[in-house]
Amino acid sequence: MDEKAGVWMRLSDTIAQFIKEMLSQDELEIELQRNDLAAYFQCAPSQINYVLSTRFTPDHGYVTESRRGGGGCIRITRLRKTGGEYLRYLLEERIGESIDENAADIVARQLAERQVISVNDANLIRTAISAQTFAIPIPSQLKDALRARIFRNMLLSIAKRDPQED
Amino acid sequence: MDEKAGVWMRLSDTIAQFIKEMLSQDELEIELQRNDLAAYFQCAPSQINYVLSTRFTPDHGYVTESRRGGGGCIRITRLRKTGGEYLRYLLEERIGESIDENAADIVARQLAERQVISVNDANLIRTAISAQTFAIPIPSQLKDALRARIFRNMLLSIAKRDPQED
DNA sequence: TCTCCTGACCTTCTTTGACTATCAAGAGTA
DNA sequence: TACTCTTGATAGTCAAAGAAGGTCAGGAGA
Repeated sequence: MDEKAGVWMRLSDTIAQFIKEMLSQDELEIELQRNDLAAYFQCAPSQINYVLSTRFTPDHGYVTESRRGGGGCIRITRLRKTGGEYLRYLLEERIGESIDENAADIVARQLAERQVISVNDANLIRTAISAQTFAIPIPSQLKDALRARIFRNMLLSIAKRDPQED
Repeated sequence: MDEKAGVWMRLSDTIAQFIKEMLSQDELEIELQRNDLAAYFQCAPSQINYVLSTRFTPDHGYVTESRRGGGGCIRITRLRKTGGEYLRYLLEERIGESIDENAADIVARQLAERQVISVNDANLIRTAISAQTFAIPIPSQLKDALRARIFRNMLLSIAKRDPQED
């Protein structure tokens, strides 16, 4: 059953493959229920979180969101392939966990110049992470960390868009 | 996460949708009886209150009034404000110097729903001010203040960009 | 060692029911 | 007639239970 190239796959790999198959048929995103999936594979619900956090991160080209409470669910979105490598480089190398105002502004401009994102989107990012926005008394270390998070998540949000809706 | 009709909605979402459909047919306001609605959906009457208080607040673009006693009823009114008016209200009053994550997210969605800004722009704002972005150890007071600054500046940036309804 | 997997405990959102507050209309009374 | 009083029909509030998903430490394997 769970075989690949003659080797037994791990449960996590089986679940990951299952999810990827659901996402592979033209679907950009799917919604599923953690408990259902866990029941289907007869594993602990937290195993699903493990799979998601190790195999469906932005670095892998996916973004996940979720809702708790009755009727809650998990949504997994596949990022557009276009610029996938570059996006990964940006997130991991350029932005990382912390970036100062100057560097961030330069990167945002470059993104627009290279037409990776639109000028409007770049300007929105620049606004969100601008010195003016951060003109509030908190340690600059925290500012840089927060700036990186904002930048990172906004880029992911853009990458997540359905190309048809551009 | 965005609601998505289709899959499987919670009772509260179904009721909310039902009410919105009643309001969408040119009606600016409707009057209904709590018990009737509860009976129609076979739920506890207080569920109606839950729906109203979580999905029909002024931030959501609605105002509700009610009368108790025999022949009592609940009146739900859809707010009407032009884009410019609404923007001014948001910048000067609603967002102000501080706004929490939940309210900010609702307001950002509302902006798109009223077509004051595009869905993409709304999503970028929502991302920038999301709980995920702010998942960093700083006092929530500071988070709310920073969130307000980001929200305000992004809105201004968008408004400056396309002066469509001024 | 590193990855996988689980279970105990936590947070968030929904649903329900018991109890409370209010109103309108009819009954009773001066 | 005018003024209570009573009663039934509504709606509101709140706390607890229910229904998801999240986190984390630690054991189990490879």
